[in-house]
Amino acid sequence: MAAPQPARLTSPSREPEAGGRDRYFSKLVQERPDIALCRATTLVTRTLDEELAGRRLTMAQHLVLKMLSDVGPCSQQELSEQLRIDRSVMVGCIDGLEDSGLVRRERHPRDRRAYAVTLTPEAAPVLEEAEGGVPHLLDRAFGALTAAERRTLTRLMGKILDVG
Amino acid sequence: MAAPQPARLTSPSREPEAGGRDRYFSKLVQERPDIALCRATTLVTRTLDEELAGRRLTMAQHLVLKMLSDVGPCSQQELSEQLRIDRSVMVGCIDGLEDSGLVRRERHPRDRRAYAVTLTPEAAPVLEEAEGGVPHLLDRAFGALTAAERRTLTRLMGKILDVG
DNA sequence: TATTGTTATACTCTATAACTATA
DNA sequence: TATAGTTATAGAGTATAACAATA
Repeated sequence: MAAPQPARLTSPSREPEAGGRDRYFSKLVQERPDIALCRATTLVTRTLDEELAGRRLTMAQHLVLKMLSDVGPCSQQELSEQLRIDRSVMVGCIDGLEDSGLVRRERHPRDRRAYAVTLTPEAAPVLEEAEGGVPHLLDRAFGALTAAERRTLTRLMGKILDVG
Repeated sequence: MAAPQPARLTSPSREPEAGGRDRYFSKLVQERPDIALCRATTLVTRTLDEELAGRRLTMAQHLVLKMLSDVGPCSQQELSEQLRIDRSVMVGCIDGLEDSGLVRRERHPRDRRAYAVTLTPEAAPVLEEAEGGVPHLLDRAFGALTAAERRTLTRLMGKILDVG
């Protein structure tokens, strides 16, 4: 049986849409890497949001715990700079972690303007759980890419971000 | 003279930060392609916004004109689907183009629910100007990548988007 | 004078629901 | 009943400015 086709505004065309009005997106992303990048990120972000929905930490909170675990106590300013999260957003992020008992805002010993955001003992298992979920999250978001392609993607993004 | 260093919360460390509290972002994007992708897109989007600031068309309006020019009159629904722009956003996009006299909302001959969004003669030079700016725009956004790397990026984004 | 944390505001994107007119 | 266009609203993310405490 014929699949229900949406009405077409131009020639019904004998061939199966050989100009590609119904595949125009494909053409677009092949000639505009900027559009392709933005649309792909929208898709990846949606997958991430779904994946994080049932978990205890937001992505930002996860990254904060990870950085504190990796480098030790930090000021909110340092966390903001390195994680590329605005300091006005970082406030609420740390609020949530403090309410959950995962970090404490201690005073910086030599600069009383800044906090020394510090992990509590309760943070370790929560961070471990979040880290354990990362591979599955990446598999959902980048399932279409091989391991080598993911490494290539990482390298290209690194160049755009001017790191490494 | 010594550059003014921000106060550090942990060991002043003899080596130049060999754990990398000041380069943590670099470490992060190398192990998290999802974060790298999102941060790179933020950067690219900022460049695009700056580039488009002084121009007559928004990115969405540019893409609409381009698609109409490539495939002929379309319904707003078709434009929304192929350009991945929500139909509620497409309304204002077409409004702007109509106010500028670049498109007309004609009635679809066989479906009076839909419009046949149609280019006016005034559209051609405006589209041509916008298209002419694309290479420069891409050079600014992806200046860190070689031509081959841009093609690779396009291919990877295509796989994520499941096109091509 | 500059910086840290904080609050407030604004603007864009995205998502959703509802409504109308048509089919 | 389903779809096309429209409007309104709500939520994230980002950007900005201002303020108090401190340097």
